[in-house]
Amino acid sequence: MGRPPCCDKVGVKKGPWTPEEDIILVSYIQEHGPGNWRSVPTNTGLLRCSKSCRLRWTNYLRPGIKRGNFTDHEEKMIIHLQALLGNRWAAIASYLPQRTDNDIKNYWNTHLKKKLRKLQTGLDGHDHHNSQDGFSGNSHDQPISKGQWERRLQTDIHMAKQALCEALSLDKPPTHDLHLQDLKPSINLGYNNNDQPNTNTCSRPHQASTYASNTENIAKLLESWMKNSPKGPSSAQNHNQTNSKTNLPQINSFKNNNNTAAGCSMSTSSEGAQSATTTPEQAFDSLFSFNSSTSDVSQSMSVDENNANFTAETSCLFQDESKPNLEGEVPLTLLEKWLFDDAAPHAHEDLINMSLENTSVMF
DNA sequence: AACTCGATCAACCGCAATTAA
DNA sequence: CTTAATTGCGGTTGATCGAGT
Repeated sequence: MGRPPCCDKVGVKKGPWTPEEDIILVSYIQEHGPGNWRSVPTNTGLLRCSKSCRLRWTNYLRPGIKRGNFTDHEEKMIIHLQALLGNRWAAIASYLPQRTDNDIKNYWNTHLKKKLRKLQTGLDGHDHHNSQDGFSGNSHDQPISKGQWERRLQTDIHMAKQALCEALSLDKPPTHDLHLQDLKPSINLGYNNNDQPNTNTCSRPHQASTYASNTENIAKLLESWMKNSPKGPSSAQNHNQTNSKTNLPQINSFKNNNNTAAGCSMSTSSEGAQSATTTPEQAFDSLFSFNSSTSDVSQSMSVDENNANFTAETSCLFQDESKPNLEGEVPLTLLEKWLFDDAAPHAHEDLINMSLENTSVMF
C-alpha cells in the first residue's frame, strides 16, 4: 500500500546548494515544471532529497522572487498581516508573492520583532504582554479571543470574496501576470538596490541579494554561465563553503564545459552540472540588475540579448508555473491594490482596521 | 592583526495535512 | 477504509559575515 519512497536517504547530500546543483535543478524544472518533487532527484541525478529540491526552488530559484531589502510597504504589510494571521508565514507570503515565507519569517525574526519591540518599549517603557517575543501577534503567544478570530475570519472571507470577483473579472488581467510583469517599479524585482551592481560584497544589511530571480534572470544566468566559463571550480565543495551564501568575497572558478544550458539542452544528469567563472549570485548581480528600478538599467541591459528566444520561451513556462496556485494569490489583489495603488485606500479598510486594531492590542 | 559577538539567512528538522495505492 | 508516501509549513540551527574591541 501507499506509494513508493520518494528517495532513499542514503547518500543524500545536505548543506548549501552549489551553483551546479542549482543549474541542474533549474534546467530540469524548466523542462518539466515544478512539482512531482519525488522524481526530481532521480531524474536529475541530484544527490538531494525531494524536499530539499522543493525548498531550494521555492525559496531561492523560483522566478519572481524578490530579494534584498524590504520596502516600507512590505514591512508594513508584514506587520499587519502578522498581527492578523499570526506566524502563518506561508499565508503572509501569499500576500507578498515576491517574497518567500522563509524570507518573511527571517525578516520578521531578525528585523521586525526587534523593531516592534523597540517601538513598544518606547511607547510604554515595558513589556506588558510577556509573550515570548512580545510581537508574535496574537495567534501563538496568547490565546486569541473568539471575537478576534471571528473578525479575522470575516476579513479573510471578505477579502477572498472581493479577490474572487476581481479574479473572475474579464476586465482585469490575471494576478499572476501582475506578479511577474506588471508590478510597479518600486517593488518590481528591485535587485541591487544599493546601486552597486556586481558587488555583492556589501554588508548584509545592505545586500540586495540577487541570486534568485525571475525567469529571465535564470535564463540569463544559464546563458552567462556558458559564456563566462573558461575556468574550472577549485571544487564544488570549496565553493560550497565560500560562496553559497549571498556574500561572495571570493570568486571561485568553475570547471567549464560546453553545455548549452541556455538552450535547455543540458543533460539532466549530474554531469550536466555547469560552471562559470562567477557564482550564480554574481551572475545574477551582473546580469539582472536591469530589473532594478535604479540606475543600473542601462548597464545591465546590455548583457545579453541573445537570450530573447530562450527567455521568451521559458518565461511563458515560468509565468504559468511561477507560484502556481499561490495559496493566497487571489486575496493578494486586494493588498496589492492597497499597497501599490496609493489612490485606493478604501479597498482595504477592513484589513487595515483589523490590523491596526490587532496591532494596537500589542502596544 | 586577532578575537569576540551579534546579525543575517539558507537550509534542515519535525510535524501535520494531503494524496495515492 | 487503511496505510504510507508526499507535500507544505513553521521552528530552529549553523555557517558566515561585519562591526566592535
